[in-house]
Amino acid sequence: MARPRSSSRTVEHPAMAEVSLQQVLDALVDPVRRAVVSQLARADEDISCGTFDVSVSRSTLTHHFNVLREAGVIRQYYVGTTKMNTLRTDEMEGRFPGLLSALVAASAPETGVSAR
Amino acid sequence: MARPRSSSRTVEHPAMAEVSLQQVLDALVDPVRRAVVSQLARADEDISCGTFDVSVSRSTLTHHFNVLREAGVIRQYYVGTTKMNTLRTDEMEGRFPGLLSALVAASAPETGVSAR
DNA sequence: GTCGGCATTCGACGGGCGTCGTACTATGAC
DNA sequence: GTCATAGTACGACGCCCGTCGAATGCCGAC
Repeated sequence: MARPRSSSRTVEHPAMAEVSLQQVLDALVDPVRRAVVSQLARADEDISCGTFDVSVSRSTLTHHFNVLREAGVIRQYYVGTTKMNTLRTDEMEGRFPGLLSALVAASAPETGVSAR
Repeated sequence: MARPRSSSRTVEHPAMAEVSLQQVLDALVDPVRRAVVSQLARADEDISCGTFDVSVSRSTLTHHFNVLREAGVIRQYYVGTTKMNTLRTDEMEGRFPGLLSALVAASAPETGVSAR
């Protein structure tokens, strides 16, 4: 029991073997998307789409999430009307070892984690 | 002695501290430029501009080299009329640890190194 | 049922970048 | 000197992608 109510809409995710390096780089070259990834990497819990700190419109944000998901970078699932997001850290590590972690590490200083 | 004759034209290179992650990613997201980097990573010696195995025109190739150099990824120097290229591997490792190596490793399968 | 909030879809717009050909410069061989 | 070769500079073209607003769909609360 304790079924996670609202198994409503499901989201399609690519198998890791399917995603190409080009896709991942195309996804991570955009600063907005990299900001999303950074915030996910630093978060303790999954984050809903609407609570990200980015300066684009809702529709643009949806677009970015699609790109990230289709590149295998994030996993998404619905909880009620809100959509939650997680990094597919381990899977990415298996597919492209060291890539995502290096990128997150390199992004960290940019997002103001450095001196505080 | 044994001065490498023709210290003629010199090339400007950015200091590593100057290059941004965005620059590096912009540089490495292009498949042609990544092919250049891969070939450099696999080469035992420095390679002249004209001997790369890419399918773009000479002028386009020049453009790609400029982008890579300005992103701090490669170092260039003239030898006579030919221009040689090297990866700034160690410096990049210092600036963005693990990034370039992860990328080269991920690119390797694409460039046909896998089964031979 | 109605309402409100969260996210998506669609079409349109604009800018940036990869591409090319041509003209040009610079070096080395002769 | 002439010539050939290596690479550069410049301008033009086309396409892809990030951006937005408005309209729509979906779900939960009431």
